[in-house]
Amino acid sequence: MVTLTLPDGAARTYPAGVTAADVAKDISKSLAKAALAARVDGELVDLSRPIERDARLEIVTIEDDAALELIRHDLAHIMARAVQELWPDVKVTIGPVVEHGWYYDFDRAEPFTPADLELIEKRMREIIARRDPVRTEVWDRERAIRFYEENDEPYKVELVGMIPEGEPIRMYWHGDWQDLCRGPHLVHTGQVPADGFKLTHVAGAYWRGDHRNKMLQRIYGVGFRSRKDLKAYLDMLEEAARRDHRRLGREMELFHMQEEAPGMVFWHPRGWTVYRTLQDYMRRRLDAAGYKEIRTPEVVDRKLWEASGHWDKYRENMFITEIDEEHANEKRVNALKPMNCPCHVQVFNQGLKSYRDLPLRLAEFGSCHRYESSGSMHGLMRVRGFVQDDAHIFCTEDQIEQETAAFISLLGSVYRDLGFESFDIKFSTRPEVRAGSDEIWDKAEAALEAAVRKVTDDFEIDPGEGAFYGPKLDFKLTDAIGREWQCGTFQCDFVLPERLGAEYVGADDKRHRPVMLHRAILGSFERFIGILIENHAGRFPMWLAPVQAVVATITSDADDYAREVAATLRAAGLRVETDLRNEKINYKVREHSLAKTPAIIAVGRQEVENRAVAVRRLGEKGQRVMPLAEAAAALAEEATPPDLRRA
RNA sequence: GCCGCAGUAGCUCAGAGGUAGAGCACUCCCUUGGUAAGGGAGAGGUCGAGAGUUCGAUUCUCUCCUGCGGCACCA
Repeated sequence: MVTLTLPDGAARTYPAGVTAADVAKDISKSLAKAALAARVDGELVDLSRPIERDARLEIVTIEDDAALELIRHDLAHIMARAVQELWPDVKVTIGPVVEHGWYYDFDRAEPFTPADLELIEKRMREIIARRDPVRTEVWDRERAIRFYEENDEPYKVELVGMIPEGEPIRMYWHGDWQDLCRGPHLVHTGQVPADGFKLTHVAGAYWRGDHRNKMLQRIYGVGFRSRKDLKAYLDMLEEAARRDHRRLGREMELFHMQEEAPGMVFWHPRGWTVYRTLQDYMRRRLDAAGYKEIRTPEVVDRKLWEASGHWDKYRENMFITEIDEEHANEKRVNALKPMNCPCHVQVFNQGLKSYRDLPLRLAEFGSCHRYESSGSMHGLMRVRGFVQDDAHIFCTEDQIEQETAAFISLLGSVYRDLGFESFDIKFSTRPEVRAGSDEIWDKAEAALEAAVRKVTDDFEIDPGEGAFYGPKLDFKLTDAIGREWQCGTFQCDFVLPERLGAEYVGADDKRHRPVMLHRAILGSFERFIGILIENHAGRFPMWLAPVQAVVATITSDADDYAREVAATLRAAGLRVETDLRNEKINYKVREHSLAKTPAIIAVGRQEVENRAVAVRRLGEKGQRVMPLAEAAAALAEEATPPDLRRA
């Protein structure tokens, strides 16, 4: 007999080998019907799994957090079944659950078309309506391999071979369709909400994620508990599409890109205003935090890249320049810098440094170029030419902790100023293959951890994910619609100072290697502006908005006054434009609202007479009439960058 | 880089083996209108680039470029 403890604390006794399905049936008919799977001592298992020992037992129903995963997992199988019913010669591979849904990779000679997806979706609904029972058996390896060889499923043969010794090889059947799977699964296909899923798209994906392997076809689907949840998700996707920075960038005339310079940005006046405003802000923050700004060359002889190690490891990502042979009076191969660090070491190396000079924080809005692979570029988010808010802190090992803590504090303050309230920290520790002694790794990891813990205990450790040259912290912020973006980074480096011969004279009058801390807060201005655009859906806070106010006339009688209003606001430090066109105020309001101008200032005969303005704020319906001086003061206050407002 | 899809006016898109069309935007004219599109007229395209098939290609075929969705990559 086994004793099963239910979540409400009740204990029930059953013969050993009882299943959760039996228990659910025993408790109530409705529970038996609603049961999807079970949790035995916290482990999610099939309802049909025999229970041999005393355990805590929970019956999982659709309300349970785990239900979504179960549903999506079954949807993956149902989809694979539908595909093989429609095209029996398609080979199945793997089909895991991912965020919002699942995918399944297939090997098929012809590409799946959008029409195929509709066919598959239809067949899936049929399979759900069939209420095919799900059953499972544990097989031994030889039998499973033989089975898949006989059924001509080579990928499954490979998968069976990869299952570690001692782990059960679990075979599942949905009706008469079979798949290898860790489980657990629902009781029958009818438990999947038939109107809660949708196949979204097809994409190529390498077998086992390795680009040397065959490219398979991956069909993605999203699945939820109900039609309502599905719709909410699809609405969210639409919202994300509305916020797409590539679209807003064009509509708001911020920037463009064209095929003569793939991955490079042409910044337009408005976009460049945002860029400059952000850069000016960062410059003030770095100045205040004790950084010294420098500027280093963008085109540098390969010799330096050889010395730094980039030529060896990263050459395929570097733009290499050669002077046209006919005109060259010297034979040199240069590279556009992909990173600023080697150049910063050159600045450090000028003149003998003392321990009294440390920590030396060298900052540069460094213009970098990386030859990113064609398929990886994406709007402003992944480009080939970009500017980092880069800096390198040269310090002693003993200074790592205080510098780390100061950096995290600066980063948090910057993120808050830019409208991101929270961020996550990931701490990557020493990898297998690494440079530097264990002593120095111990010291650096301990310093980073101690510094992080001063701020929060809530961080993720990624063991072995550090760079070969040192441990690192990555900072991820969350945007207004819940997406995460990795922006900030902080990396200890014991290697580059060595390679490039950086040293300082210590208090002991001997020469020492400084530690180099690579760090960035925004990452790249290009990408960060992309994130800002999407986060604000184009509605920048006043201080970042390219045009902060438009003075629009109602009739041409107010033209002179409108110019005066604009001049007054400009004198108050605002970025102002006038709209004196022969158009109705409705038209102007609509246009400037769509352009996401934070303040529309309408002036007509009444305003001229009263020396007033009618201010309409973006997103609000009405307007407020107020004296010009008052409006200028209020808008100027709001347009002040957050750091200057504090000062 | 790989798989799939796409590229036609500034933008969004329609179209067909016989050298192109809509809406919005743009220019001009009329309209001076009080908070999200007033009316009229006009201009605008080497149909991504190159090659091939054809009497004829923007349309069919191939190659390339760029973009999009993923995969791989991201020091």
